Amino acid sequence: MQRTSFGDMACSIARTLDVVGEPWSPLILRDVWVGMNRFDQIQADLGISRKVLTERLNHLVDRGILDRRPYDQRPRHEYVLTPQGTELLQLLMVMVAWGDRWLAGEAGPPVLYRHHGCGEISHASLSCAHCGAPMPPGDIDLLAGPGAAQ
Amino acid sequence: MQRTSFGDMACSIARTLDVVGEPWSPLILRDVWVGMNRFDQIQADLGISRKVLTERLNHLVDRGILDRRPYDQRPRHEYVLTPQGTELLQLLMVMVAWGDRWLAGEAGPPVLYRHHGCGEISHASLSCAHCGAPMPPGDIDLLAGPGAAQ
DNA sequence: AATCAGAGTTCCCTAAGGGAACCCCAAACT
DNA sequence: AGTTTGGGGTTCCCTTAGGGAACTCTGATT
Repeated sequence: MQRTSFGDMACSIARTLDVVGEPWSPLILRDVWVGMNRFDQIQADLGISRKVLTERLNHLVDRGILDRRPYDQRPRHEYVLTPQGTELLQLLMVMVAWGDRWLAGEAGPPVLYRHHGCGEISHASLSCAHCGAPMPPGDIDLLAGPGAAQ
Repeated sequence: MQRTSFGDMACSIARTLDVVGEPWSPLILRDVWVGMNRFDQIQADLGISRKVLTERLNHLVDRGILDRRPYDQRPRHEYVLTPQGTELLQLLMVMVAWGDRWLAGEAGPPVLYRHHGCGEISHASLSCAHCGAPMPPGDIDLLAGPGAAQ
C-alpha cells in the first residue's frame, strides 16, 4: 500500500507506531502475553492470515519486542516477550481500560483485571512517574525536548 | 485491502483498535490535542494524503472521538476532542512514555511533559485505579468477565 | 468577474492484507 | 523403509487501502 513510514518522525507516538502500529500487532502481543506462544495457536486464535502473521512476528522480533526461541529438537519455536515487549503491555492495558469503559456495552467487559497488590478487580489509570499523583492528559504542559526537530 | 474488522471481537484491545487502530489515527489525535484543529493544518503537519485524512476524520467523528464544528459562516470546520476522545489521550501518553524510553536514542525525547501537579518533567506510569499503587503488567491476573465470548 | 482559501473529491497507481494451497523437516507410526 | 503427522512457514492470486496530484465546491474578498 506504499505506506508512509512513521519511524523517522521526531515524535515518540509515531516511533512507537512504527513498532506496534501495524494491524494485528497489538493483538499478537496480547496473545503472547496470555500464553499463546506458538505460530499456529496465534493464527487460529486471531484468524489472521498466515502470511501477515509471519511478517508481524518477524517485525516484532527484529524490533526487540519478541524473542523467538526453540522448544524442541525439531525446528519449532515459540515467541516470548522481551523486557521491552513486556513494557509495551502497558499500552495494551490502557487500551483495555478505555475499551472496557466505552465499548463494552451491555454485556460488560470480556476480561477482568485483578491487581495483585490489593486483590481487587480494577483497571489501569495514569499517574505521574515523579510524584505518583494522578496525571490526566489535561494536567500536562508540553515543552520542546532535546530531540525536537528544528 | 479487505482488512479484517476488529470491532466484533470480544476483546477490548481489538475494539479499541477498531476506533483508533488505523494508520495515522493516533497522530491525528495528537495533532488535535496540541491545537491543530483544521484539515489543512493537520494535512500539512503530518504529510498524510488528503483522501486518507478525510476518511480518518470521518471515522473518528462517527465513533465519537472528535467533534466537527463550524467556526465561520463559510463551510469551515475544525475538529475538537470529545470527552471520549480526551480519555483516549491516555493511550498516546503511554505511547510517548514507551517511545521516549526505548526509541528516543542519543538525541533524547522530542517533547517533554511537565506535570501540573508537581511541576516536574515526568511521564505517565500505570497505577491501580482502585488502590493507587503501581500496576505493572506482571501484577495482574486475568479473569473471564461478564462479556466474555462463550 | 475574478480570485482566494478551506475543505474536501476524484482518479490512477502501487503495495499490503486475505485466503487457500503448497512446502520443508524431523519425529512417530506401520 | 516408507508414510504420515504437525509445526511453522512460503507462494500465489485477488481485492482493497494508501499515496499523490489534480480537480471541485462554496462563500468571502477585491
